[in-house]
Amino acid sequence: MSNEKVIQILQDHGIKPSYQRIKIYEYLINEKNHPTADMIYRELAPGIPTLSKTTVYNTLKLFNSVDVVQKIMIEENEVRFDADMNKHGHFKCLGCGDIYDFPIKSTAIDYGMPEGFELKDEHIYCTGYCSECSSLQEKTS
Amino acid sequence: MSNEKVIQILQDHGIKPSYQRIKIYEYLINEKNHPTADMIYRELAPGIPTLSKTTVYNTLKLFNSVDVVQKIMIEENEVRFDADMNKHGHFKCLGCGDIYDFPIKSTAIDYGMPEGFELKDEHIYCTGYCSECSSLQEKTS
DNA sequence: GTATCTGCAAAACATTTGCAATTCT
DNA sequence: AGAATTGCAAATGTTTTGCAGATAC
Repeated sequence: MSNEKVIQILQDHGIKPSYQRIKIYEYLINEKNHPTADMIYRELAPGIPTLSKTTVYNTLKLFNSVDVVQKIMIEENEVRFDADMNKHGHFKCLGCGDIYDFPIKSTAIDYGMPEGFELKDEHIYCTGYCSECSSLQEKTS
Repeated sequence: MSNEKVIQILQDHGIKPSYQRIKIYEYLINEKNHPTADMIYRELAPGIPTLSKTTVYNTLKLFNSVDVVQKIMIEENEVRFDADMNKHGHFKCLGCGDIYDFPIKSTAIDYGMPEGFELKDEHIYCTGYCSECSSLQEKTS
């Protein structure tokens, strides 16, 4: 995604596009690797020598508060971030640790939510083994 | 649930039914309130003066490792526990903070998982407002 | 009597906070 | 200059670890 488009998206959500914010959003939208705050920091810090982890945390919190990124809480003690706000599920491979997106057929879910409940947010999380790690497992067992 | 049945369940999963383990499992299965480790500790400590938080953590980890309890990671920085291992979703009310179970119609979900992926675990988490908190909101707005 | 379980204290780790320095307009 | 943003250092809160004492069979 181009620099201009990133700036546009941030401004559309009322966020001033500072250098750090642009870089962090660019990273999320281009890499699509569902990083933790720490992973973002480690990736960007070499290119932005003054970058601090606090800024990464501040920025992610800001992004999340205006719904330009979502939090993925698929494993305890690590929050991951995703700039793809379209409806999809997340699968974490217990082998390689990667997180994969998967489609959710929109009509296919019926929550059976009780009367009067107001739904705000929904997440579908799965764990298991991706096709690569799955075949590795077979060989060793 | 009776003390005998609790002991039976723990033994069926290869867990020695110590006094602390029985109390913790009893609490989870009878209260069904999806507590954090800290909530369990605070509830049980008065009745078990020597109980330590370490034991609560150890016990929950043991229970989870043999699938007698599941972890609920619906909000960052708090893991909750549920002794109900039947398939169901979890809804956290952003007003009162309570977690509600809801049914998942079993045929209603189609993950569209890629070829060769091995599914181990799946969770559906929702947030929003329960009927009580939802009507309170309307009044104040 | 030996293996297991428990619990204290300290450590580890991710995230937040207070505040001063920097940047932007 | 004035307001917002950044970043350092310290604090916070939860979970883990090391190890010694207690317990169970």
